[in-house]
Amino acid sequence: MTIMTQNYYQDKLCATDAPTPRSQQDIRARNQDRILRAAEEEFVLQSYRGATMQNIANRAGLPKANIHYYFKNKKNLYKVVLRSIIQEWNEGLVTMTVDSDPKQVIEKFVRTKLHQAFAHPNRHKLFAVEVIGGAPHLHDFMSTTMQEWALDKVQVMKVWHEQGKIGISDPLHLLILIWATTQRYAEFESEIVGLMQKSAYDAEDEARAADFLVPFILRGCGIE
Amino acid sequence: MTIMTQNYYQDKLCATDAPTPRSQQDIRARNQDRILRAAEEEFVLQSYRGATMQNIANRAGLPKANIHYYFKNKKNLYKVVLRSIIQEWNEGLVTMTVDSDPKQVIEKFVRTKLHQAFAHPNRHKLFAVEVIGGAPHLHDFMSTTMQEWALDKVQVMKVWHEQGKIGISDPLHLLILIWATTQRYAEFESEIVGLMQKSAYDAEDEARAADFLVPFILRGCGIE
DNA sequence: CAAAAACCTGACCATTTGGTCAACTATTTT
DNA sequence: AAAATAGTTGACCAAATGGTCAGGTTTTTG
Repeated sequence: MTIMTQNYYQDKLCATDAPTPRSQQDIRARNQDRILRAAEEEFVLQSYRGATMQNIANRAGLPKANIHYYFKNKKNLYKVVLRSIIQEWNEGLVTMTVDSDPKQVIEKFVRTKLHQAFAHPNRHKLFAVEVIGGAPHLHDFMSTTMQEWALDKVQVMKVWHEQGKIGISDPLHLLILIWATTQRYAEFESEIVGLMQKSAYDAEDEARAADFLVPFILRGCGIE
Repeated sequence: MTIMTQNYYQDKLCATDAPTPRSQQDIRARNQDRILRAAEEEFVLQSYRGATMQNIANRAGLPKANIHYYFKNKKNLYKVVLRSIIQEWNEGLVTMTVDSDPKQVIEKFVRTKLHQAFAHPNRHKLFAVEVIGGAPHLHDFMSTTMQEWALDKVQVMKVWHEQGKIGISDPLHLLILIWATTQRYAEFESEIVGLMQKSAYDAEDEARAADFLVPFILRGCGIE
């Protein structure tokens, strides 16, 4: 009977990662990834102040001192996590010009956001908690990148309206509505899953949400 | 030159309350109210673990030990705050039966929820943070009262659909959408206010949101 | 294969924070 | 007016927590 050496990696709460690392580079990449995933979960569940370095360490299956070895301190770790959120946001940008076809653009926008919501619910939850708390760590991003993008799209949609392509005269509210309805599936996962009387989303829930949302929003916009 | 006695009440961050209390009953009511409002703010801004009893005390303009005099401990204080949220939720219930007029009911529902969102944004923020974090303190409410109400309304709306009164075959998603779009104005206040390029909502913003949302949702439902 | 560099971690510390308490003042009751 | 009850509060404590560090092991480099 083989006696297994006690090691941290048995009790880690996070999922899959590469088999066994060879080089130090691999170790570094693997551990940082583990820590970031653990931190994402912990920060969502407990929010910044409630999350403890010890809990993150346990989740990652590493001793606490090791977390500090890779990430200077708690604040820094949090910043890195937030950065991955902003990056995903940037990847979800849809090109939208005066000459685009509103129906196509809006549909693609909704589907993209919805897909992101189902793919990375934790990131959306974390983002939401930040904004709800006044976005203290996201202030820069919110008042520059995000705002410029949004106001530009609002301008485009205003032109669409003047051209009679959409029935929305106040497109900022449309933008807010699309964000609200798509991100909701991530943010309120626990509530929605409960209402659906299951314990987690299944593979078809994203499609079902899209099948409801896309036509609903297009009708709301007076398209079709 | 008059020398003013130093007192706590000068630096409190919370707003108005009755002039000066006379009886002990008044004192009790006034202090509890102060503390609850301070707690609501602090819990929203910092979330449960981040909020400190000391900060709540400062906000309320009372010494920390006084908070413990009125509320056993932090957890208890939090529960009381949550209770006020649930109470408001219950007040927003709309009667909706198979024989109701969908247009009227949906419009009233949207307007009520929207009004609550603009009237008590902090409560909605706190509720949202709770749900995002998995609703650990609201589990009972979510899986009983809330769920029963929601599933009942879903049934009603399914009948409406069969009767051809609305074009929505999956009403749970409609419910999610209405909650998402109305509550959003409270939860994401800081973001939306920024996008509107002002520092706070003005008196007409609720009406503007309603003017956008109500027709949009009715069109989405295929009504009119 | 030896030196250097990178990685690992138990033990420790300073600070923060929820909570207590005893002594005090103000109000209400008898 | 005195006894009882309610409200007030500074000072204190134990536990939790972010962060450090010295001495260790493993991997890479020359």
